[in-house]
Amino acid sequence: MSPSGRRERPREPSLDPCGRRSSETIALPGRGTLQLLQCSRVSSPFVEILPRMRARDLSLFTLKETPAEAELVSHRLMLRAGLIRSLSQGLYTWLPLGLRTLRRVERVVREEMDRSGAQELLMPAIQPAELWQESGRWDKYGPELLRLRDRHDRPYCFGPTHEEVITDLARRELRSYRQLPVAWYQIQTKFRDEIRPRFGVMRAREFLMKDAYSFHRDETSLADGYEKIFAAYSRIFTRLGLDFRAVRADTGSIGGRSSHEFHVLAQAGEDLLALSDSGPYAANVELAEALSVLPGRAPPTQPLTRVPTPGIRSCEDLARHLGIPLEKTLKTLVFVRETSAGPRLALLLLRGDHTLNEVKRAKVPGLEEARYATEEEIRRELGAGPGSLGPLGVDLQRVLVVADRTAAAVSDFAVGANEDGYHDTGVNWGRDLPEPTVADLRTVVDGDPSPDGRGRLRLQRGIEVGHVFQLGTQYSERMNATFRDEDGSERVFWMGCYGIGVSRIVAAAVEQNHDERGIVWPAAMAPFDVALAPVSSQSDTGVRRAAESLYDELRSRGYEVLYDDRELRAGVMFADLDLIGIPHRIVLSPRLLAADKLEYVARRGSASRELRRDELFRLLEDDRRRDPAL
RNA sequence: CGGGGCAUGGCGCAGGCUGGUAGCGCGCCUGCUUUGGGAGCAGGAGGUCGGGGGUUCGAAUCCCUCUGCCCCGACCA
Repeated sequence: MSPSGRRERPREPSLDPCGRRSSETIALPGRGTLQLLQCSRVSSPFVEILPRMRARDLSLFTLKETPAEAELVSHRLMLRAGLIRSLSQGLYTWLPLGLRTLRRVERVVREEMDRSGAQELLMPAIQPAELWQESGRWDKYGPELLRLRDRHDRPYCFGPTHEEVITDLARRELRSYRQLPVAWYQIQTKFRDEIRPRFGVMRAREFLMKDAYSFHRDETSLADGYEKIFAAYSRIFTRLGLDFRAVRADTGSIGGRSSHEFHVLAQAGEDLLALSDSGPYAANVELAEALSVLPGRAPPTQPLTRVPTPGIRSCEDLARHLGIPLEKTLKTLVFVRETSAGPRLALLLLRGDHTLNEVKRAKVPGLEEARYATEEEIRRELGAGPGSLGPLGVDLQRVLVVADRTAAAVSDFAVGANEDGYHDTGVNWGRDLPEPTVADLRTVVDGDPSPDGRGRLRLQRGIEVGHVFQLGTQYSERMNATFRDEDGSERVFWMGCYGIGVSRIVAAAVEQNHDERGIVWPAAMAPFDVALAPVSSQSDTGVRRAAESLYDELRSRGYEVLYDDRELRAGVMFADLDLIGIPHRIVLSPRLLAADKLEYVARRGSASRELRRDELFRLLEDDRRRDPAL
């Protein structure tokens, strides 16, 4: 057949465009005809409009070369496989192939949310400013909130989240404890004007999110609802085939009580997680509890000595200069806190090899609103500059001294002398200076003892794909959202909120499932289940006919099949299908056909196998049964 | 917002310092050959070199300015 005949290649008259022997055709007034198919996946007569699953009818925009803008593997592969295209900073178009995957993620999320008892609804993306002013977030949220004005000059925002709208709905519609508890969710486009969007849809400004909110009569019911959603999330990420962990999380700006994040483990992750190597403990390092790494404090053995240390500023320099281990030095960080008597300094002491955790600092009583001191403030109070600061001899009436648990357990340590160019060595708490206030101040490091006493903490990177919060009553109180309780009293709702980054999941999945040839989709979110690849189909009618018939058979067995009818060279076709990452590939060729065989190869790994038709169907069936997602 | 970089056919890049008629690979179109891992040969189309201003006989190249995008830090699904 001549290449020019490609476009108008006549279809087999006995086959419809789906490869079926016959199909029903109905006429639509003024709009041509529609072909209807019987779908045997469902037992009741079920008709569906012909889906576009032939490669020639699908906009497959694969790229041989990587666009220069993409840094991260998932971003590169999503562009190359033709899942997404960028429109502008942090804004992406989902191409037909990518949208299929996005929809499959949505489907799993919907099914599990529904199963948990939550009900789907859909709220406006644009929200009036008044609601945000009522909750107090109009001023608090900052530049991340995209603010708009309509033609009447009334202020609105494009919703980055929907606590206000849902609370407003609840206070209007929920009046009695009899209507509680209730959980509502939606899957919707959100916009957050991120400081720095990056990594494709991983951190886009516009993204697809599943957000859920629950309303309860009391704290117990809230804890109960939280558990249910937590379980639903675990099922969702399991079904999606992701390697994930739920970790304790900081409640951050949203506030509230208990909170967990769900992370997909991946090197490219932006979060650091602390996971116990032999127990259940798992937390974001932002709040992972740091125990003292020392068994106890050893008794003093050295005399307090002041030594000259010209030009020494860091603990590393100090340790090298004095020839002592870094673990025998303490660093002093100076903060300013507001007190009733005016601004006062606070010294935070950490062991030389440890770093301050700002989230923890903000939880120390008296230091919630503290800030780093300026050099001028430090000199005025301590008489020396950064590099030579320490806790010795400070006026404890004026200065608060807080030591990290480990720092408080060090003996015979070296620390700044509050005299430029000098440090003290052989310093001991209790002997040379008063015992400090002790707090958990530092960020955990790999190998720290696990806070639950079981094993050691290992640090791993994760991509946050879900977050669950027990909000409590802050929104309901601010927005006066109340119901009538059993005893006739008026009470505010106890609320929970729960998010899943639907579009981010796609990127996270690619990050976790790829090889040098392209994406290797987990079954549940693959854009197609099976790729059908006929070789030499342009010259061999038999191959084409067999492909059409197999395509038909697979579809009738409920598989979503990408039939590659592009009549490309085998190498090009295989490279494309590998890049796209469809789990199962079936090859047809004249040689195979003559032997009455098909070639099967799984995208994930193993070598190809030559099978008979019935063997192939059994293999696919077994695979489907093994995978809980399908 | 601070720091760094980039902008040249659809994609990936060279050219720029030293101004003088814009080039390579891939892709695309046509024809012939080829046909199981990104084919070969021949022919062809496609670029106001991100926008504006300036210097110059002459600017992709030098100067000014604006815009967009990417990377590194403070945010979050």
